Amino acid sequence: MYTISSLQVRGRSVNEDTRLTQGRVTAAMIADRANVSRVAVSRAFNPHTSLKAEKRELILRIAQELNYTPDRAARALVSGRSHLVGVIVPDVCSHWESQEIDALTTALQNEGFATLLFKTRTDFSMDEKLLAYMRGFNPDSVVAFVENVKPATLARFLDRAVPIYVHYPSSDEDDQPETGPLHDRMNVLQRAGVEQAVALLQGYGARRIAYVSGVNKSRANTAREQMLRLVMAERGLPPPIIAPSDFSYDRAYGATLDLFRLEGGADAIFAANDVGAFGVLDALRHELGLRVPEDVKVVGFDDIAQSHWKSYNLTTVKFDLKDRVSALVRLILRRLNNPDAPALQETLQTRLVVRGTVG
Amino acid sequence: MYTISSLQVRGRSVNEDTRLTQGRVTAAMIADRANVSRVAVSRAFNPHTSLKAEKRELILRIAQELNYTPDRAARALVSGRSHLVGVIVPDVCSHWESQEIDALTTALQNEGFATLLFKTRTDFSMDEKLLAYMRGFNPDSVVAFVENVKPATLARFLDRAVPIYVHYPSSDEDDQPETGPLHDRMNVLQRAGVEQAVALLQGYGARRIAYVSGVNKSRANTAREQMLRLVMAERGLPPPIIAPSDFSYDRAYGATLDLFRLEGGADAIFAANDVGAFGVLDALRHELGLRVPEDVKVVGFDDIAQSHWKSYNLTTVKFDLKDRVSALVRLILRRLNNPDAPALQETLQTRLVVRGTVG
DNA sequence: ACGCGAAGTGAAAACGTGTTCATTCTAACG
DNA sequence: CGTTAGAATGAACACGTTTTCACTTCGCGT
Repeated sequence: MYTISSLQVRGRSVNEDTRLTQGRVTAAMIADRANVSRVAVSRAFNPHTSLKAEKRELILRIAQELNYTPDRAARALVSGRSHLVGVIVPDVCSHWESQEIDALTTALQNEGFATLLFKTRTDFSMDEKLLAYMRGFNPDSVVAFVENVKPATLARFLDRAVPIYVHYPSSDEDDQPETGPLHDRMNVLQRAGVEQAVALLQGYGARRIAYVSGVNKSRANTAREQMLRLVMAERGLPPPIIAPSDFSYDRAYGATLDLFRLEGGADAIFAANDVGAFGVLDALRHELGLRVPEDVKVVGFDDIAQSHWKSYNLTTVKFDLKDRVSALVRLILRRLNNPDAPALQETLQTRLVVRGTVG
Repeated sequence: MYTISSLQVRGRSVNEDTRLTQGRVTAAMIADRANVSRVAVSRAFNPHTSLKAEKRELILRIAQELNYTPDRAARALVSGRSHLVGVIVPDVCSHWESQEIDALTTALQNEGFATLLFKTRTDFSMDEKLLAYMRGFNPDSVVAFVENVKPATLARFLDRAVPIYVHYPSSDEDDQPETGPLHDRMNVLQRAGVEQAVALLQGYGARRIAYVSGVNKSRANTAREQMLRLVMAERGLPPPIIAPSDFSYDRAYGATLDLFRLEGGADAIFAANDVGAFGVLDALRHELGLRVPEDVKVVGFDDIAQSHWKSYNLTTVKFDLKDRVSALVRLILRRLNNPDAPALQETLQTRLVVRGTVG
């Protein structure tokens, strides 16, 4: 129900209660108390404006006493900058995403921005209604964790906002996806980590390797599967057995049961993400009665905080979260400070973290 | 670095780039295309205003074609309503909190609001700088997951916003905390769940019961510890052994080691939250070589999604998340629609969910 | 045909801020 | 002392919307 009509204010009309605009401390009040013009107050809060230093200090001091800060709504109206960054997620609870939101919020907060959170459907689709709804809040930039929306669609709905696009090249050559000419991009290079993982598994003699997938057609899933397929082919291994899943614990659990009961099992299992790997591990150990790593080896993707918990102790392909978030914030700020710069790129590497589920 | 001066815009001055205010679709354009006045467009988006039905439809149709939605900043400026709800958390990744944020965001989105996320320090302190920073964004309401801030402080910094206060009565009589006269409140009644848990443990013969705590002096932790102490006393059990922790997996893990290596162990362990219980379980099983539930029984608090995962399969005191979030949203909306109503209350019950870590 | 309350309409003011532009002040230099 | 470039200043306008208020139109009963 985020149709246009839901922008309508429920119940009584908006300004019926006049107390709302009553208690506000405005720049004019500060100006009075400091015996300066209202413009001076504005300048005191904006650097790179000429204002006598002592005057600026006086104003800031009085402002602090009166708990005054410039109204963001008014500021946004005239400047066209809301200092809000929209974040779209299918599921805040997903461990990787919640950790990324956490770090992103901290970083943005340090730069004078705030995180505006929106939820879309968990099937990774992002409908235009949500985009229109979000646009109503005028975010300066948008980070979409939902990956099957075309950059062009994003751009059409976010006239002023700067979308940041996360790209997973499926092979090293695939460096020019359909992002259009002017989209900032973060490239997540997965080859290194996947190669290390496959080499390790092969070293332990694994040949039948399965892939418990993520949400079908999501970019992260497709890229991981293709990279795995590529690396395995290069090393002379048969193609991976695909066990369809959706990044969730429960479906990965079920997919693992099917894999062993209907498909003949595997020597090793790649899960599309760590949470899925937990489901795989629990299915193997607690329902199929198999030992890890003795009978089956398991590798995940992400290296979320839970992966070092003793019950799982997962070997996994690590995406450095801090690197990723600081790259994102760098992209956002550079674009906001320089709207006409050519498309920017950041690149993120991966590597294998070896724990107890292999060898 | 969210001091007042951080409200200053970094780098170049705000409106240097004039393209920013260029591409906007305004009410005036819609008015032109529809051959009506600009006021009519405004009315079309506000119910309970008189406007001929066919005119309203025409305007909404054209607006949809042009992807127009009323500018929230302008709307906020005049109405004093931002349609933003501030949410303060120490850690987005905490499972319980991320699940609550997720549900809250969905509910608010359905009501035409959006979630504005802020992070505070993980020691549960909430400093005034953060409050001032958040207030700059003019949230209509604030949900603070951080619990050791006095409602009076919250109110002082949020002149227009409506704070929602979450209260954990430590006993059934403690019904009037220091929330001041005019604060909406959600009471979380923990007695029922704790009584069921203690009865169950006692039924299995447990006498030495330990409590692996949450963050010291946080309200949730204090309330849980006191309720446990009360119920155990009523049932003739010795007071719980306190193992100091902070809601985290790692500290709960360490606290459990200390409990058994230095303090003589226990028959059963209450953890202040589910994540802590996971740490307890892993320490018992993977480092101390004890069996659960045969040697030690474990109970958690919250019933987060991970608690049914096979590796933990935790018996826990459940707070119904959907009930909790809909109560929160109910409080927020009722207060916003009726600012002068007397203090509102919602009450939340708990109950025990029995799984594999007891009996 | 008349009267009258209700519904519909648009001009103008308001919300709180940032920016432009013309003017005044300051300081450094010849 | 006179000149001048640059800093400092404030009046007026702009941002896009909602609300007020005075005005017009509509519908209906007599």
